[in-house]
Parts: sequence; C-alpha cells; structure tokens
Amino acid sequence: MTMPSAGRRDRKKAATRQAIADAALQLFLERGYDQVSIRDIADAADVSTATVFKHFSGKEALVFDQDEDRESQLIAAVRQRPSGQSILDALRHHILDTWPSIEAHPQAAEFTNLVNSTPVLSAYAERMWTRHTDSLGAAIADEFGVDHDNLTCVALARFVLEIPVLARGRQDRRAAIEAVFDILTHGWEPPSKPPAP
Amino acid sequence: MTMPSAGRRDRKKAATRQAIADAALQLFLERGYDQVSIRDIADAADVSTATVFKHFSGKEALVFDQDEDRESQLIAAVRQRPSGQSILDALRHHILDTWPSIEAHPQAAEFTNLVNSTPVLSAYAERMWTRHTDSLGAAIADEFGVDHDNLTCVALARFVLEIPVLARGRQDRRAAIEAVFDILTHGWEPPSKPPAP
DNA sequence: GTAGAAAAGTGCAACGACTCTACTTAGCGA
DNA sequence: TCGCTAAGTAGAGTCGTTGCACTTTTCTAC
Repeated sequence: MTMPSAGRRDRKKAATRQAIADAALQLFLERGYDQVSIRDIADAADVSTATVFKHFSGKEALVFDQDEDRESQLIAAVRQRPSGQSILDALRHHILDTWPSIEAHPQAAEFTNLVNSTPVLSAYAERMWTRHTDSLGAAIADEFGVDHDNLTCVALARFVLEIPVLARGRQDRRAAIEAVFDILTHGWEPPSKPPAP
Repeated sequence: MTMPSAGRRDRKKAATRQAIADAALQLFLERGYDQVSIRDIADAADVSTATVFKHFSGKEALVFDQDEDRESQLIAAVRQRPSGQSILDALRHHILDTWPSIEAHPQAAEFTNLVNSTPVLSAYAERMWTRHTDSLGAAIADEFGVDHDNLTCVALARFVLEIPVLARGRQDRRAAIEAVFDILTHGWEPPSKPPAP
C-alpha cells in the first residue's frame, strides 16, 4: 500500500483530521446535521473550532470525508480503457465497479438517510459528482481530438455523472445504472407499462 | 393581462420587493456578490434587514428574482402537448421557445458574468433547474401510467433539465439545445472531428 | 365611518458558520 | 543544537439568518 505517514508530524495531522471526522459523523447521526454545531464537534474532538476549518473547507465537507480522487479515477477510466472499448462502455464498467460499493457499506442506511433528510447535504452530494463535469468532458474530448468544451463531450460527461444520483436509493442499483446507460447508448424510449393491477 | 395589484397593500408590497431586488442587483454588478452585505442592500433600499428576508428566502434568491413558475410551465408543456406529439418533441419545443429569451436580455452579459464568476451563484442557478426534476419526472410518468419514480421517466426529466445549463454561454444556443436533444433521441455518438489545422 | 383583525415593516438581540490575527507548540532538517 | 516551518489555540469580529416584541398601514365587517 501507499505510505502517507512520512513522519510523526503528518501522522499526527492525519490523526487529528480523523478524530474530527469521526466526532462529526457520530454527532450528526445521533442528533441530526442541523442540531450539531461546529463548536460541538470541536469540543468532542478536543480541538479548537479554527482547527476544524484548517482541515475541512466547511461544515458539509465533514460529512463526505472520503471524496478525494474520484475525479482522477474517472479520467483514468477513460484514458486507460482497453483498446477497442468504447468510452461509454468504459464509463459504464467503471461506475458499476466503483460506485455501488460505496452505498453497500455498513452504516450506509443511516448515512444515506442523514444525507437525504438534510437538503443542504443532498445538494452538496450532487455537486460532489457534477463538479467533475468539466474535467471529465475535457478528457473525453481529448480522446477524439476536439475542443475541451465540445458540447457532445461535455453533455456526455454531465449525463454520466448524473447516473449515481439517479441510481441512489434504488432497489437494484446495478440494473438502474445499466438502464440509464442504455438510454445514453440507444436513445430514450417510453417505459414499458406494468401489468394492470 | 392579469391584475396582481388587487389593492394598495399588495402594490406597496410589490414595490418594496422590487426596490430590494433592484438595489441588490445594482450593488452586485457594481462590487461583486461577496463584496455586498445584506445590510448594504437593506440600506440602499431603505428597509430593515429583516424586511429583506421577508421577501427573499436568502441572499442568493436576490439575484434570481423572476424564477417563479418555470415548473408549472414545464409540466403544462408535457400534459397539454398537441396530440400525436412525443414528449421529447414537446419538451424540445418548450425549451427552444422559452429559454433562449432569458439570456437574450439586455444586461445579460454582465449578469451571466456575475453568476459564472461566483461559485455559490452558479450552484444556485443549477439547482433552480434541477429542483423541478421530481415534478417533471412524475408528470412524464403519469403520461405513461407508470409509477412516479419510474427510473426511465426521472432520468429523462433530469437530462432535459440539464440542457439549459449545458447550453448556457454557447454561441448558438438553439443549435446546442437541438444537439443535446438529438443525443437523448438517438443515443450518443462520438463528435465529428474538425478539419485538421 | 369606525373598530379591530391582518399584514408589512422595524429595531434589536441572538446564534452559528466562518475568517483573521497574534501567539504558542512541536516536529524536522541542517 | 538552532532555527524554520507547519499545526494548533484563543479570541475577537463579520456576515447571513432567525426570532421577538412592537408600531404602522391597509383591509374588512359592522
């Protein structure tokens, strides 16, 4: 594995960060997002409020700790796909491989519930995905040798990044992901009517 | 036309609201969003800060004054479409008819620039559109007699509502809208390479 | 008309998120 | 061992936002 703890300093820094994130998540799950202040979190982690903001850009970021390198993974999935594989297939496999496991965590039920019941967190979660639209669109455009803001490529990036949001909370997430990729591949078709009740 | 000014009270209320919105927009364009406080706006409009929040839900809402009934228009476009017209066509015509005029306003350049250069405003603008995903998805589902959270319908709603965001700032907005609707209708295809330089 | 409900607006205090500044502490490299 | 730098602290301050008690204005019903 990687060795992120080059020295005692970095290790202590990571420990503080983790202590803050842990305290925050526990308090949020206990009382709800709006009922927990930064002060509460700082006290629980035994740090000052200023330290909290040294580690996290804002209150919402405390909830989504492990966000880091989704972007680079996405772009790598496009750039380093098996030769002969289409970009749509590469993205489909990447999302099928990486994403459902995030929701399959223990504690995921409570966590998902927390996010869905707190509007500011739902909004933040959506932006976490769509934030990467530009980079992914540019990567796709590179594969075809067109401008980075090429509409076709940016549109594909944006639609693909909506898929996790669309699949969130569905019973069969994998089927949902496949279904939406089908729309993108073959065009939209009216839903099949269910058998009459 | 409609008569929204039933009495003196409503007229004065509308006037105050307008005074606040005007003062806010002018100050924002002059100094930039972050350099204007709610107190500044309240002072410029000669009201108290509490009054500002009686009329607008938050600071961001001061920028997007005329947001109101996009949702009902969208749903009407689906429900009351000419018989025989597909839902995709109805939505395409609706967006082509209603949306490009919003950006064609005088002062639109400065305004667009303000929004694009202020992250919190870009995020808010996106949410203004995608906020209606659920209602539009439900309306589409109704047309086919399927569940309101039917994935195919919700996905279509979400993709369609992304189109204005995708077309924003393009040279030829109408062509951009058509192009994205083409993706939704026939499936995604790689972009055509431009002639080599 | 006039009384009184209803609503718009005010002034103020408060809370929480976040920032800034000046200061202490602790690891690190020479 | 001696600084240098980065992590952390305390505390004051800004700003968005809300709540409360109160005044003023308009509408409505008698």
